[in-house]
Formats: sequence, C-alpha cells, structure tokens
Amino acid sequence: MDEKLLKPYDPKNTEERIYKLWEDSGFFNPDNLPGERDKAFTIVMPPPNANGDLHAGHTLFITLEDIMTRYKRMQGYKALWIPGADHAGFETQVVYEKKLEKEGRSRFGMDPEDLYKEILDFTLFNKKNMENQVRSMGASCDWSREKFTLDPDVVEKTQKAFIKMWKDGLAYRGKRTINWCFKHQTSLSEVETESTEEVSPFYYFKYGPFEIGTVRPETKFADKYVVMHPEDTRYAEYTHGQKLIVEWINGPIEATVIKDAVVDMEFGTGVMTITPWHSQVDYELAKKYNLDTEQIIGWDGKLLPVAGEFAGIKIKEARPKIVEKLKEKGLLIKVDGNYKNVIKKCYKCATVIEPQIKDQWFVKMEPLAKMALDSVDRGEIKFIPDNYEKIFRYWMENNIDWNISRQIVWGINIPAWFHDDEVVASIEKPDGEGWIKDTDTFDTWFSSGQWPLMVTDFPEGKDFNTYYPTDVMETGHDLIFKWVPRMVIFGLYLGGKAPFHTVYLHGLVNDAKGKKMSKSKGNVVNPLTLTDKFGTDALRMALIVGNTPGTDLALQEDKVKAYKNFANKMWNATRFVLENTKDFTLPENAEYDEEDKKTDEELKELVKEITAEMDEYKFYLVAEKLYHYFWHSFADIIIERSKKKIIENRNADSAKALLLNQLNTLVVALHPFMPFITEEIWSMIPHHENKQKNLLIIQSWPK
RNA sequence: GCGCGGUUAGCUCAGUUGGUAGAGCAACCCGUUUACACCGGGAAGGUCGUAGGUUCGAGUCCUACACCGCGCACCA
Repeated sequence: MDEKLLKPYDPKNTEERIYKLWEDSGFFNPDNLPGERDKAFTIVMPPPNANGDLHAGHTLFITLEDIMTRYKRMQGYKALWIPGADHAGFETQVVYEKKLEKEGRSRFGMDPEDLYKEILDFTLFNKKNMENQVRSMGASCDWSREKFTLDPDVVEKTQKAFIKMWKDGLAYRGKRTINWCFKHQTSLSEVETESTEEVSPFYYFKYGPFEIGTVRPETKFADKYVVMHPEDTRYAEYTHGQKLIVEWINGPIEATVIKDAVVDMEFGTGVMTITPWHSQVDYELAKKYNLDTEQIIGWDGKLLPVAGEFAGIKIKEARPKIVEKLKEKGLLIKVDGNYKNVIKKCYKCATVIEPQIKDQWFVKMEPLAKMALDSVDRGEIKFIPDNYEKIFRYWMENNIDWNISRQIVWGINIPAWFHDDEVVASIEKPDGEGWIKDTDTFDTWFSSGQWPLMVTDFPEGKDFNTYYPTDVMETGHDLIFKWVPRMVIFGLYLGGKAPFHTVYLHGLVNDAKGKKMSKSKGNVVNPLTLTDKFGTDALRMALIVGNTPGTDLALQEDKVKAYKNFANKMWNATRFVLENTKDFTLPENAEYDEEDKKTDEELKELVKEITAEMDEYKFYLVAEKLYHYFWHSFADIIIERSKKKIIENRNADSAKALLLNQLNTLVVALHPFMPFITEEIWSMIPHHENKQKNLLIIQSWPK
C-alpha cells in the first residue's frame, strides 16, 4: 500500500504533480485520446481577462466546463476545451490607466505606440499568471490550441470581418448620438453604461412666453427651438415655425416654435427646448425638421465658447452658476427638489455619460438580430435555464445599432481610411494622396463575438470542420446580452451556423451572506486562499453542489471545509479498502452474496440516474448524490458491513469484491467533480478494466 | 414604468410530469468499536412570503399582492 495513504490527504503535494501528469500525457488534446472517437464535444472557454488575478467566479466556470469536458472525454468523445486569454480592450486600458494615475502619469499626451507597448507588456505578464491559475483549478483544456485575442491571425480575421460587413452594408460610418465618457475620453456601447436612478433638482425657467423645465441647465445655452404638442390647446396660438425673441442666459436669442407629438402634454408644462447635440430624442427631432445642431460641452467635459462667460468650466461646477445667473435675471420660476431621473454612467468609473454626436463606426443590427432570432426560433439554440431565452429575444428585438469605435489604443485597430467625405474600409491604404488612417480600435466584443470561429480556425482550418459548431457555451448570466448574441450573430453571418447548440448560464459567486463581492466593500474572497486551505477539489465541490444554473451562489467557507472533509473521507475509505484487500485478486466477474448483489445493483441504478442528470446538465444534483452515496452508503453501511464479513470470514470474497468495485466506480464517477484526489486514488487501487494501467482521465464513464 | 428571478429547517440551498416536505452546514444528546474525531450513533428542527382560485389532493398549476435581488427604459 502506498505510504501516502497513512497520512491525511494532502492536496498541496498532490495537485501540481497530478496536473503535470495530465499535461504530459497529452490527453487534453483530443488528437491524442485513445480509442476510436468519432463524435466531437467542444467547449470554448470564455477567455479570462489577462489583467489581474482570477476570482471565485472564474473557479466556478472553470469547474463547470471542466466537468462537462471530463465527462464527455470519459464517454468516448473527442473532447476539446479551448482556452484563451482576452486582451479585454477597454477593461484593461482602464486598469492600466489606474496604474498610470498612481504613478502620477496619464495616457493623455503619451505617444500611442509607447502606451500600447506598455499595456502589452502588462497584459502578457498577467496572461501567464492567469494561465497558471487556470491550471491550478484543474482545467483539462487543450493548451496547445490556446488563443489570445491579439494573436496576429485573430487581428487579421477581425479586420477582414469588418471589411466584409462594410461591403455587405452591415457596418457603416455615421453621425449618431453616442455615449461619451469624459474621464476615459471614448465612446461606449449601450452595454458599457449603467443607469442609476437619482434625485436631481428640476428647474423651471421662463423662456419667452413659455415655462420650460430641465435638470440640465448647463446644456441650454444654444437652445433656440421650443417644442410643444400640436394638439396642446394651451399653446394653440403659436404655430410651427413661428419665431420669437426671448431673453435667455447670455442675452436675447431668436427661438423657433416646433410642434411635434413627441412632447408629453402631461409632463411639466408641456413645453421643452431642445439640445440636439447632447440628447438622443432632441437629435431625432433635429434630423426630422433639419434643425441646427451645436456642441455645447467639449470632449473634455468643459463648456465650449458658446457658453460665453461660462466657457471652460466643468459642467458640474457650471450648473449652479448658471442657475444663479438665470435667477438674477428673474428667469428662474421654481425648483422641484424631488425629481427622480435616470442617469447613465460609465460602467467602469461611474462618470456621468454625456450624449454627444460623433462620427463612429456602427454595426447595423436589425438584419443580424433577425438572423439570430430565426435561429432560436428554429430551435438551434437552447438556453439553460430556459428563461434566459426571453432576455436574449428582448435584446435581439430591441436592438440599437452597435457603436464599435473606441477612442483608445488598447485593442484591434479599425482598418479604415478617411479622405474628406470619403470613407473606405481597407487594411491597405487606398490609392491616391491625402488618406488619413482611422486611429480608433474595435469594441472588444467585436472581436470576442467571433471567438468560437477564431479558436476553431475559421474558415479553412481542419479544426473548423471537426469542432465547429461547438457544443456548449458556458458563461455568466450577465453575458446573455453582452456576449452571447454577438457570438450567435457572427457565427451565423460568417460561419453559416449557430456557434453552439446550448448556452449554459451560471450565476454570480457572492460572499457568504449573498452580497456581491467587490473590492470597495472588501468582501472579495480569493479562490487561491481557499484552495490553499482546503484543496481545489473541495472548492470545486462547494461551488457545484446545490448551485442551480442561473442562480447566484453564496460562497461559505464552511461549505468548502465540508468537502475537504469529504476528500479526507474518500482517502481514509481507500486506505481501509486497500488494507483489507491486500491478499485478494479482483475477478473479472465478482460473485456476490445476496446482500452485496443488491447493493451492487443499487449503485448501478444510481449510475443510471446520474448519467441522465449529467446529460441534462444537472451537475448540482449529481455531485450531491455521489457525495451522499459515498459517505452514507459506501462508507457508513458497506464498509461497516464488510468488517464483519471479513473478520468472521463469512462471504469475505463477496465483500472484498464489492469494496473494490464500488470504490472503482465511485472514483470514476467523481472524477469530473474532484479530479485531483480521484486521479490520485485511482493510481493506488487495483482494477480489472484496462489491464494495463492508465490515467483515470481517459477511463470510461461507468455504464 | 416594463421585464426576469427569488421568498421552503437557525444558515446556504435542492425539491424532476401536482400524490404525507429533503440535503449540507450549524446547534443538541450519546459514543474513542481493526479506515477516518477532517469520525460514528441518535434525536430535534418547517401551517413551504400573504390572500384567493383550480383539483379528490398544491411547495409544485392559475390570479392578485407584499418584500428582496437583478436587468432594461430617449419623458425634457
């Protein structure tokens, strides 16, 4: 018997050694798997951001995907799990800008190439760190196929996809209202903003004969259109297009009356002035009536010269000053202090988003979203849990054209050129003089949306034929609208097929009290401290048992500890079995006494049950049932019963065969969940299947 | 405002097509028996958020409401 068994199970001295065994075996790569395997099973790992340490959420998704991959590998599939690393465009740039800030530097004024190089070094360093952490979680992914979102072929394919979309009329350059973050000085897509409800003072001002309401007086300098509902009897005397002179912030201006049904007669006074440059609704109106648009707030968040004496002042500081001035001029009527409105903020720095009009690249979403919806209608994509299909549909049905331009260096450059009013999407500089290169980069989701295609070597690689479409996309439920639809769209548009048939969504990993982990609250649990203390297998079990898909999880240390105890239980049970079967050779077909036969059948029944549940992605049930069976049937009943039989030498062979067979089966079935300890135990116990000893990772799932 | 999810034992959560409520942890009592005290045995603990409805029968289906969480929203 192995000496190690005499001491308690020691994850620290086991896990690294076992992982190396697996990696050296080459079995993570399906090309090296033994036996004939005609069916492929593929999972694309959501590439972790290469800009910091892994958190508990990563451990959860790695565990889930590893369970699926190991299960299918044991079932004889060409099981492929493709790892990756994400440069994470804006996210990483934000992390790096914080680092610069600490060092008293700023990205503004830096040479873009130098900045890019610095961030690249930073990212590559973190990438290595991240990969090692993924390894430590036991991920059986094929590192030989790993991709980074800035690999040259990925960059090239991303740019080519963009050019194809431009030629197909699906990507266009246009002026639209975009979400502008002053701090980061870039535009952001809808999913990169967060809306919060706040109470803001709502001001009523006298505007000529009208009374107008606003929360944003600082945008009102150039408001020269006053809008009311055509059927509002209160303002019947005013006609569309009528001009009046009104006294305003910096003196009298000429105002034009616009009558349009967008105005809600019930709201405020039923009259509003518009600021097309800084409001989507207003911009729509301006386009409709061909009105002037003028920028009031600069890209740096300060008022422009149009603001007169307020020029150069930040909007926050300008607001009270402007209100004060209007008050002095007798134009302030009243202030409502209880007005609730929704404010959009940058999801990274919480800077208030300023709508601005800007020339940007947009993806025309409607035809693409329709393709995605049709695919779901045809039943090509299933969601787990299924209520997420609704959310998916909602996003596809209420699509807004997608702004893919980012004014940051960290990302894939948009291959486009400008010449006066001309725009060309091309990697090479177009013929002729005077072309200016677009310096913007793609929204990171533009490239990661193509990820299942990229990692299977679309379009001509051999992996594409074998592994695309992939099988399961396992990811966080918050990515149901950020990432999943974009992958579906690109998969259908470029690859001709939906990129996966099943979307499995996991919930958030929260702290022990169920509160969201965040650095500012200081309740972040580092998974590495837990694995260090209790072992990786224990943490994996704690994250899986009872954790239904789509539901958030409260991570309690006690739970992890419980599965550490379980690992030790397995260890000690193994010791008992080995000690009591030293002089025993396990026959191919064991002969059981009646009692043991019944027990043998019970386990077979359980295996049948859990196999069905594995196929339904109910890992939370399987893990719990195996835990329960191992502890309360195998250890508590079967082992205890065997003691008597062995001592009394009554049906001892039956008992010994049962011990070995049950332990074998349980170790195999538990392997996807607790890969390290099961592999270690497997190496120490005798088994009759596969006479030549081999690693547990490639053993067959019990039938 | 709209949408989604949740509300089951002290805590964290399961509960598959409606048929007498489950697990783990914690707490309690007893126990050092040839694996294991990171253990064993035992007992305790819930009118399943509220109110209606369908049904022979509802934690499970329907309706309304309450509270918690999350997402979405261009009413100035």
